Amino acid sequence: MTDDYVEIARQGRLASALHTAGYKLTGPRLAVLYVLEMELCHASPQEVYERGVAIYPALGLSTVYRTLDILTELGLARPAYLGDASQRFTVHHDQRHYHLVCDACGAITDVDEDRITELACSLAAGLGFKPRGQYLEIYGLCQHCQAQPARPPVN
Amino acid sequence: MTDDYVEIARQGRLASALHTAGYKLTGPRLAVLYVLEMELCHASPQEVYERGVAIYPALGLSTVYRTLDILTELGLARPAYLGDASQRFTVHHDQRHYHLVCDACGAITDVDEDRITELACSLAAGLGFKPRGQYLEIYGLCQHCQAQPARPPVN
DNA sequence: CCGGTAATTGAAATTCTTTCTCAGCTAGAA
DNA sequence: TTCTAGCTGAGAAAGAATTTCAATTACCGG
Repeated sequence: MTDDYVEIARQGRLASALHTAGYKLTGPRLAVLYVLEMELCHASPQEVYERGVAIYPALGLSTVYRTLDILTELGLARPAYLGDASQRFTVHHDQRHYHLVCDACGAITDVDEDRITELACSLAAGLGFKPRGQYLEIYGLCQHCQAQPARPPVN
Repeated sequence: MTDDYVEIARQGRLASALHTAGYKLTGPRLAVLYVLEMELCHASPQEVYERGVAIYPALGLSTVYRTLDILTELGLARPAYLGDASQRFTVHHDQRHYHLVCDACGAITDVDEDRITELACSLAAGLGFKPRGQYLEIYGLCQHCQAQPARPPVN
């Protein structure tokens, strides 16, 4: 495990946005961005921290929270409750976050659908609301868990 | 302030659902349901508690959490992050929760739009997903805050 | 390439939120 | 009215998030 993550993260979309906004690209910060971009799109701060420590051992939990806050402020992440048991989760994407969340196994599937975006925007416009982003979550049963009546599969 | 809340809450949609599911309709529980139904559609447990105590002084915070859990389990409420500063919030409605959330003042506007429901359902169906409910949040600036460049209005 | 400085850092303390425990109480069926 | 499973509040405990602070560091300008 070398320091490749620095170069990889530095070239990423998130790092670029932070830099543009005037934030410094430090080692710990890049480790967090690397985790979010390459490993975990949807994760709790704790999970991000655990993965981050594997990359940058001195990483502190505070830095994870701080970085997630910055990303949220820049509109690159957002807090959400995904599924039942999960605590505070954060996700990232452009300005659209569309998810299918399985009630049984907790699996999260990303969906990208322009029609929803259009519909939501026209809806907001009709009410004089200026949208910055949007979040759609459909919860229910994934294909796997519909077949399997009792026990959840993986997670 | 009499005990009218008992009769009012007892006749509500939430109380009826709890009763059908076999839960007892107790004083503390009805106070929470009253608050949720008549006063606060979108609220943190703490806020529900504060209002609830005004109605039923002996109310405990545990009961608020427990009642919100039951409502969530029955699909009548759901946890969500609404806006920036807010902590864990819960909302209630049938199975559809569509919100416009203002980034500046935190105002939450409910939206009811069949087209979104249809679109989301057809989307899910195409992926073999069986939807139980859905949640859409559009965040941005409300009409008021677009005009007012600096300071948020009420809250 | 180097120095200065304001931003950033991790650890620890703190605060806030949520869950658990338990002995007493109560709604509602019989 | 009686009985009992379910419900209660208080306090303790666990868990999550934020704050503080002295030490460190990215990176701009020279």
